[in-house]
Amino acid sequence: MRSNNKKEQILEAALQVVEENGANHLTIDAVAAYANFSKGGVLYHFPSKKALLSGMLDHLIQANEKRMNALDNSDNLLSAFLHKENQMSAAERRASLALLAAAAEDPELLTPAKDYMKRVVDEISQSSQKPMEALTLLLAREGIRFLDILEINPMSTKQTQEVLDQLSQRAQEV
Amino acid sequence: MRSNNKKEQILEAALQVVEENGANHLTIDAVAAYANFSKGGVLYHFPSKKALLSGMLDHLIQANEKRMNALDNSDNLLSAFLHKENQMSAAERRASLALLAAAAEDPELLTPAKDYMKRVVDEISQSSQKPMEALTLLLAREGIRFLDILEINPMSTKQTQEVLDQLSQRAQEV
DNA sequence: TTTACTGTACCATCTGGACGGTACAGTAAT
DNA sequence: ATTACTGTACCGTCCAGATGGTACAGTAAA
Repeated sequence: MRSNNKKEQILEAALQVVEENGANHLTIDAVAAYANFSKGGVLYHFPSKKALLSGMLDHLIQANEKRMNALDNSDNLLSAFLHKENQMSAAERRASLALLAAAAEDPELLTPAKDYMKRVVDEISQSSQKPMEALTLLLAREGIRFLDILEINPMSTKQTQEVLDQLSQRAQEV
Repeated sequence: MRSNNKKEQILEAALQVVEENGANHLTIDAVAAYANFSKGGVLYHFPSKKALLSGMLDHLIQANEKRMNALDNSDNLLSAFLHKENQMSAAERRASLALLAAAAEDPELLTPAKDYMKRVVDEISQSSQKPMEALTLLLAREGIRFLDILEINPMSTKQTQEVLDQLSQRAQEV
């Protein structure tokens, strides 16, 4: 579908705006400019700013859900999950900015994200013999994600990688 | 000093606005209304919106720094840190919303927060015999903090408390 | 001890720009 | 003929920041 492609272009542009200017400066005008659309064009696909933010969030959640469903079965779930996370591209990582943008506009928009988080937490803790340890590792991974989203991760790329590797390693034993 | 007190009233009101309306709706007018000030009164203390956000962030960092300096020396650092975190009041916890508000307005405002995070990470990993494990526990604690800030923590209060307890317990062995 | 002045702490009002959203006429591909 | 836009024009509202005050406490020279 052509339309789907165009929607993704718009969503991608929206993420760029948030990344470069901060969530407050996510405006329909700015998204249109970044996506090389007219304002009317953006509003054709997303009839309001909230619809756009919901779209960003949906897109993020669906990508994550798809990734979860494609996990390697031979590993334990947490281990496979962390491994897949480590392979994510920069573009996929950036998609998490949707959380920031939605939180800034209206915290209620995050309800689907909370539901998704619940599924992940439940699945991972239920799939483990040591649920608490599994949860700890998952939460550490989320901690890094949020530090990256806010651009306040004080660790070097190398140090971050070491921690990520450590998490993966420990995950094999839970 | 009277003035200091008034400034804190304004900062407290600003946090309330962010909590109730989202970071995008943090306006000087809204802060003035919540603090029972006129707009001019708020601008007298914080001459611009960015100054207000910096003030919020400074306040958060100073409170954290103060807490760090007051840690119990008999424990190991991480253990004492986590213990103190668990004792925080709701108001102290809410102060973390400054991170969200600053990130939404201008990510560069977060530089001092990143510096502070670096000090914490360095101190805690250097004080431990198992730095990687200590870092993991610290990051898990931060993960919970951010889930709470965004109001997407899917765990029940009880479950969260269990994880927090688990972190404290493990911290004693690093 | 009155008078003149200074600095602090505000308040009310205004302006200019940004932004969300609407409306609609036109275009070009399918 | 329908779908998917573009472009322009416009409206109402919100908002940061500037401006020009007021109130008042302190201070210190006359």
